[in-house]
Amino acid sequence: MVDYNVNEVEKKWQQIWHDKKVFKAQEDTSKEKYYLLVMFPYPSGNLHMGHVRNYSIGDVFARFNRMLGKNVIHPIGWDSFGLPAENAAIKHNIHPKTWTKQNIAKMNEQLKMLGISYDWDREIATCDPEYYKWNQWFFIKMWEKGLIFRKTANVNWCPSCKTVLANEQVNQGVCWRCDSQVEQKELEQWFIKITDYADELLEGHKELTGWPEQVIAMQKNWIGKSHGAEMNFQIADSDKKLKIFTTRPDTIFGVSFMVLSPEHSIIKEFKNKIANWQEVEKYIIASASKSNIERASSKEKTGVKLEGVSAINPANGKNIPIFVADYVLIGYGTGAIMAVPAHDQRDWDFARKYNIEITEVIKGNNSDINKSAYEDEGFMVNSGKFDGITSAEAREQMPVWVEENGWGKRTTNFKLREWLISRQRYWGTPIPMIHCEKCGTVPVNEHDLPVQLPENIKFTDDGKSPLQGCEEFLNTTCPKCGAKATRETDTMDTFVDSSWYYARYTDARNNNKPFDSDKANYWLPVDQYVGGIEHACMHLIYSRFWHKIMRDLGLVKSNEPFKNLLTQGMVTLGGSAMSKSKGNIVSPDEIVSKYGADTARLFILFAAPPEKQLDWSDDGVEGCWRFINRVWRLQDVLNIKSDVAATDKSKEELLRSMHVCIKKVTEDIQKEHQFNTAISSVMELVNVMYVYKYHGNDGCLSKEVYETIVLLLAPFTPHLCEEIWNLLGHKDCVSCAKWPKYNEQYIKQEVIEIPVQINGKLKGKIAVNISSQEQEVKDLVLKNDKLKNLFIDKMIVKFIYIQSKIVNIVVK
RNA sequence: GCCGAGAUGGUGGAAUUGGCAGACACGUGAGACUCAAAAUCUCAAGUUGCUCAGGCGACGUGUGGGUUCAAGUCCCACUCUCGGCACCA
Repeated sequence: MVDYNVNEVEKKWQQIWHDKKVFKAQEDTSKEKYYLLVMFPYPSGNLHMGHVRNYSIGDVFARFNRMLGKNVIHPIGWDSFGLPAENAAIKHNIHPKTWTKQNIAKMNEQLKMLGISYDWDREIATCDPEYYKWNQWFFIKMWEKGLIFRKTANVNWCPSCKTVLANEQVNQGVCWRCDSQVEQKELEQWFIKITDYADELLEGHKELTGWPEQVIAMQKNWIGKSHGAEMNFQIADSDKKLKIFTTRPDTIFGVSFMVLSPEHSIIKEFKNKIANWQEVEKYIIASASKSNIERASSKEKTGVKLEGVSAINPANGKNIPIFVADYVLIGYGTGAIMAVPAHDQRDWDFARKYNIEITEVIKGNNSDINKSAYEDEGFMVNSGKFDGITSAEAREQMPVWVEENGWGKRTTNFKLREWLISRQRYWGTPIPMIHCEKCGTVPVNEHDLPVQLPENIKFTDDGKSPLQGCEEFLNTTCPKCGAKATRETDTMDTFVDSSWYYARYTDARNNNKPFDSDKANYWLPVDQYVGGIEHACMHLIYSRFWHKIMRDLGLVKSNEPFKNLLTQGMVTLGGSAMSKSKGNIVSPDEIVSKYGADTARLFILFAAPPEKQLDWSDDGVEGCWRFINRVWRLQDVLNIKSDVAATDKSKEELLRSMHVCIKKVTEDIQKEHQFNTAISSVMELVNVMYVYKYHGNDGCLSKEVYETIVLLLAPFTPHLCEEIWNLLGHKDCVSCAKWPKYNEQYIKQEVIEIPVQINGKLKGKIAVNISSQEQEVKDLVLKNDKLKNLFIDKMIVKFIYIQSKIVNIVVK
């Protein structure tokens, strides 16, 4: 027979799929819909193995469900705004749009070579005005609903380049362009009130039964709802009060100092009273150059005492010192804490270092506050009238007491911060707002959308947003009064683009609306979303939030966008993530041109289960290529005329193997998403076929098994399977064929072999009837020639038989 | 630092969720085919000690404890690796 010509075959079927529009999705209420979504790529210019993994996993779901008879939508697009395009513009003197479009064209070709079953008619790119127009439309809708506001926030600022830097552009506190020390600078920024939905985002987790628990856990912690109290501490010799948030109002008698974050505004108010102002100011400046992560992860906590200022603990009237320390963050709570060193390890460390009193207020069984903080439950001590009650009781009673005394009130707090969506950059969606001297800040009229990014701009290497100097963009008129006005030059965070793209896919060419609600409601929610675990918090919270906004605007009916989520593991190289910033990228091109897309897909699906990290190695690809050829050559096996007639027994065995395999593959894809074991069980069936040929061939049965193998492999290696399916005489695509069904009747076995252990160690095996009861099995074991000698001079203490699983005999 | 994962032969991984550890592959070795090689097909193999060569035994799932007739799986305490930490996407 002819060798498998992989390149020719793959091209041929990709053309047929394209010409016949095999994967085009259309609304059809007579069929069950299935929306398979993969996280759309950033067009970096090169497809990498992480993409191949993502889209191969997605394609298995899409093709499998298509074969189950569902109406599948499987779209793709480009997350095409972002920082790298601007970097390329500066570095290679190319317009961000040109660079992006070139990359899309190239990656489009790479993607098509993989033979993923996309509906290409729905392709989108977020940098197209037809797309980002609707970002602006949503922005205005949210502005109207009062969900958009402005306030100042700190940004990374390079004093030398005079520009805002992304976190990625700051390396160990210095600017990546000029190595200057990066500062924190306060700038007016645009925010979306995501916290209005914080409770609903938490509540919504209950609906997400098809999400991995670890992702839910991460989101819960990210949103970080905590119950506690807001309390005011009087600053001694002044009329000012210091507001703090605590989750432990029960420990108020143990407060022996206060800590302010370096950004806290009250510090400057007391500048004249602070005796060591110079030292304090120096500390504040130093911490401004540190990132939050650096501040939180430093082993040794640092701080400076505000000399000359102190606070009063309302519970016991004690005068307590105030510190400024960068382990307290301005973004959480009120940016100030009451420190209880006896019952919080961070406070304990700090108190030890600065020699502050540690007052125990909860006594536990083995608590020793001289050794470490005691953070568990116990009985109250040193707490006035609350002494003797449990800490759990104190948590109920003391906040009430605090409220009665007017020191504070019970409240809830979230770690989730308002979504800062403005960026001082060019390559993003322009924020559709206009600044008018008379009318203030006004939204652009809806019919004037989109506010187009001007293309005639200059990029300089100072990193400044080119919009700020672009007169034709800046100058406009006020939509309200018609007077001369200027446009907002900030653009949107690219997370906006990716927050609703899944809905745009349902009606990707709509020019009048973001999408038609009927179409969106037919396809949504997404039945299976596949993407990297690194998006567990940010992207997956933002898009859940956006979905609820769309629901409240009456655009969609569902509460949640993604019904089931599969978080694929990273593809790493040498243990660390492949990423454009690290430059350790393996290009799939080489593998595809040498072995074909099927091999690349098969290897990546076979090498590890989808959720686990996969460290790339070239070993093993060859083996998958061999397997593909082995399947191809099964055509020969069909034609072997054996001298020996197939026995009923061997036929029965083969038939059983086939049904076992169908069951295993179906369940592995559907329930466990274990594609690696699904593939290995098909490998086993192929091995059985090869052995079977020596036991006498039966053309009819062999063909049935072969067709089954081809159907089972179709979601993994579609090109190969189309070709064989065609050669076996089928007119229609295997992509649209029916998924095989298994029959339990062929799988059942009457007699099975089970292990026999003595004192937990394997000593032999015994054949039992699956319905045998303990006594029957015991008799069998005791009569067994090989086994009975093992307890001739022993006493049987216990005989354990687990039905159709194992025998364990405890002897002395 | 905080939050979330992970660790099983020389390698990637499997193990019906407490019941035969190492399926299926890679790599390795042997055999068949061949003048020969490649390809292909078949077989072998966790480590290790005895061995009459058929076997018999010990040790084995990151480390140290525990529960159980039985632990990769459950509990406690650690170590290391990876992901995220809000302007990379």
